Amino acid sequence: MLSHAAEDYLKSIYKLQEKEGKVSTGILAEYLDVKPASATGMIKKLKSMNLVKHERYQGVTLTKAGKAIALEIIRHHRLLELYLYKALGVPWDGVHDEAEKLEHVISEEVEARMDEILGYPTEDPHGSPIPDKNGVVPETFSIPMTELQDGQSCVVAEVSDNDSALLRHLGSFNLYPGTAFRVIEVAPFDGPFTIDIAGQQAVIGREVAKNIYVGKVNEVVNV
Amino acid sequence: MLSHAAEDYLKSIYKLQEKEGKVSTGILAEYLDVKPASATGMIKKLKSMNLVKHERYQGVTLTKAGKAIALEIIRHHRLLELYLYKALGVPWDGVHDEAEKLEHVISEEVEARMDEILGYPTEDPHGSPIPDKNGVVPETFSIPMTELQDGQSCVVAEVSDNDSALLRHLGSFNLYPGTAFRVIEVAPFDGPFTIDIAGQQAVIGREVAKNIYVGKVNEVVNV
DNA sequence: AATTATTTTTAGGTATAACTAAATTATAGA
DNA sequence: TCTATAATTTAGTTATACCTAAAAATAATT
Repeated sequence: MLSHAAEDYLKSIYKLQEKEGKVSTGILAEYLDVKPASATGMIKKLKSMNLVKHERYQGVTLTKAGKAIALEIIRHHRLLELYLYKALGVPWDGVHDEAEKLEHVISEEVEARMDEILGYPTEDPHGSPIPDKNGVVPETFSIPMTELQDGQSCVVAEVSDNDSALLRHLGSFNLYPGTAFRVIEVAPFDGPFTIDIAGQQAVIGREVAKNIYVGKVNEVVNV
Repeated sequence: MLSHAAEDYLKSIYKLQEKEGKVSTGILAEYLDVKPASATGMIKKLKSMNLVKHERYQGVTLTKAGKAIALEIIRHHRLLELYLYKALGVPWDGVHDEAEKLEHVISEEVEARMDEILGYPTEDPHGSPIPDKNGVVPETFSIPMTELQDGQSCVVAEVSDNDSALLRHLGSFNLYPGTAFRVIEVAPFDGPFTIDIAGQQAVIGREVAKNIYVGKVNEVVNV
């Protein structure tokens, strides 16, 4: 059996590995809000359990066994988020923190019941894919909003779930996964995005836009 | 903030205090399946937080603050049991262990949502009273089944929830809270109870009967 | 009242997971 | 190439929560 902390490390390594390939101790420590020395200690422990591969100064990667556990925790987290949102009416900016605690604790049995009740969903309330029981992650195709240009139309695919203030901010513009919008103008010198959401205009700063991923981009010629 | 272990100690002291008044270190340790020395250590810690009163060799009692926390945890536990049973279809012999883990982790907000969805219930699936938000425990009137005599009819009020094998055994006789039955015969010398449940006979040993509490006892004259 | 038995406490030790501070290794600039 | 900076690791400390074994205090028995 793994400790909650160990599970969090595996989950974080998986997420960071997605983007960056190998994960450095420093990045991992920063992500988890612990000191690098603490991360080194946990990496050692996980290595001794054959859950990660690690060469000093070269970063960590998950082994097959480590990845399986990471995906199991992520599945717990995302199914819980959706269940809390849909079945219990927890607001979408609150489900992350709650799921963060519950994910280490629920049984496979309860998870299976939630999965069934929800109709075997493939996405959580923030648009992130829910891995299935066998650790298969549904493929998603999306790009950061920061790559959009003037006049492009698209649909919100996924937003970061870990900052509840950000989520409330997005909610105030109705920027949920599935919401369509059009880029009116991208201000020069890495300035903010002015967008149109169902007739309402909104100004989205670059830092915020980094946390929004969009799919189905269509070029639209302006009049 | 309290550790999970500390919460478990408070909960256990509350339950033991119900029956016995003051709770000895040894009894508490046995109940929690830890060594007496461990109980002493935790009692010290809880005393320093003003959650329990304790005089060496005289046993522990909860303070007002300690009782409030104990009742909050018990409320979490029993609401969770009922929610798992009713909303998620977890079998009644499984809800205890699951609730035992979740009770330390769910937020007041999620609890409030469950409470509402369940219609502000006052009893868990084993017939135990659910304290309200303010720590008021619904009064219950029940006596151990071991006090019944030949010919008496009554209704199951409450059963112990912590032994899943026992619960499966009771389930096989349909002995759920609310089930009516009649005592056919009590064997002499502390022997087993032969009872009639909706026309089906069952033999219930004394050790099992100790875990069943009954209400609404009516004398019935046999033909 | 003295001895025995039980209960409780103290003392010392284990494991986990965090920390700080110092030492080591790697990388990049002069 | 050598040095300065940055990243990583090691070493040692702290806190929680449990343990065992032995000492101390209380209760029960003769």
